[in-house]
Amino acid sequence: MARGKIQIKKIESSTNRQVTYSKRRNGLFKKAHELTVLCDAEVSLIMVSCTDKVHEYISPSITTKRIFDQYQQTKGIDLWSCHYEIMKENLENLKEMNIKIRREIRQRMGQCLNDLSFQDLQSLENDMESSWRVVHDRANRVLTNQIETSKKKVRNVEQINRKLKMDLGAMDEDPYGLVDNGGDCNSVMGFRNEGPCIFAMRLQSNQPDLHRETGPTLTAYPLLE
Amino acid sequence: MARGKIQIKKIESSTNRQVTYSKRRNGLFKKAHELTVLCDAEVSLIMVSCTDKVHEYISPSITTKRIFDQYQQTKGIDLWSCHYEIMKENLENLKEMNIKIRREIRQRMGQCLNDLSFQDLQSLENDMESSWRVVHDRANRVLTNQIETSKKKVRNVEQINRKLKMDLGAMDEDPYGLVDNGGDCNSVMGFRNEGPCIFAMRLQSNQPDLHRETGPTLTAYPLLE
DNA sequence: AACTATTTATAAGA
DNA sequence: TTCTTATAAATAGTT
Repeated sequence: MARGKIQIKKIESSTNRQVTYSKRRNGLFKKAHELTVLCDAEVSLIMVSCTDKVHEYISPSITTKRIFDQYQQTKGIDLWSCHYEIMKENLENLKEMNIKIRREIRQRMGQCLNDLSFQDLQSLENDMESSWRVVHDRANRVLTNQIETSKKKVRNVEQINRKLKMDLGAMDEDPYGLVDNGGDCNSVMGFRNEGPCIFAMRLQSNQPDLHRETGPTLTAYPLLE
Repeated sequence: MARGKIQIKKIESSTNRQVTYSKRRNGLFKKAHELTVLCDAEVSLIMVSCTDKVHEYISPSITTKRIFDQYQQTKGIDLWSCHYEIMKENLENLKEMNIKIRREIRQRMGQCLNDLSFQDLQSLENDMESSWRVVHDRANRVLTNQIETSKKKVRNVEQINRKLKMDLGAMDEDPYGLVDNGGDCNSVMGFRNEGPCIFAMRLQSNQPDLHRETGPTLTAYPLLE
């Protein structure tokens, strides 16, 4: 715009282009600032040179983030904001569900029963009893299976033993003979089924004992803040 | 800049300010575009007027989102991205915890017991039994209290009744007399304590029955995908 | 929105 | 890069 008119098209000379970029960039910044002051406006001006340098002007009254949020608001839910919104919603849902499940677990551990009506309490009690029975039955079955397996193993070894003895023929004594206890597992099972076997009610304690090992699956979950 | 120099300070006249805004905005856009073409640069120019109207220039070679991502990359992990990162982390943590507590509650409902060792199973069984006893005791206590309250009420009414009869003096018959059943609540309590009263094991079902009402606090939590 | 006197921006050269 | 300066562009005030 001086010493001769120029065409608005890419400046071929690289140095010339960079000089012009630098000069005009300053001009643009100055104008942007003047607009900010004169007209009480908010301006965000970001420029990336062809050498990938980034320069920015932002009105002092605002931040880049805020002007960008505003920009998006008017443009509809563009750019990353939809990502962000979905994430936020997800987070809230998960939090809520988490609180609900925690409350329910605590109730199933015998805590926080105050806000339950008698009906809820009764329903909970029944559910817990039937669930307990499932766990109990399963534990019994596992134990029975273990015993059966052991018994089979013992029988197997006995048979091999007998065979060996027969193969060895005449042998007066049997110093390593196994004593069969009859294979009755009722003594063990009876013990399991008998007493209520209450475990000191440690789950109702409100004071967490951090030094005590609580086992792999039974953790204490404090309520969220 | 023409017909007289001006001070760079807010234009007081509102109409004047708006006119100047409009003129200079166009000037800025033009310069931004010239810079884009002449110097092969990328420019993002967002302006918000004092009346909250948003105007934008963006170089044709780029999108607003891209120039913004680039801007942030050079500026470090600024603006919302840290927000976003924290949120992402939060979300992951919550998801993980959710999965854990879902597993726990399912186990407490008698489901998904396959991956438990016998020891875990036994520990769970004991915990469930003692917890059930707490709930059971509480339900009993609530019921007892209700019965006691009822009995007190009845006694109260009876007394008032007797007093009224005495006050009315000679009256041959008592057509409204209350019959005391002895106030024994053991018949009710005995029924509660007696049988195991198993509730059809509906919590072990893997097929959700959406039409069945499950009560206020006992929800089925499916595993996350 | 158009005009225009003036200021401002800046291209080319140093 | 910065300075200079002739000249193009932008624009404040007016119509």
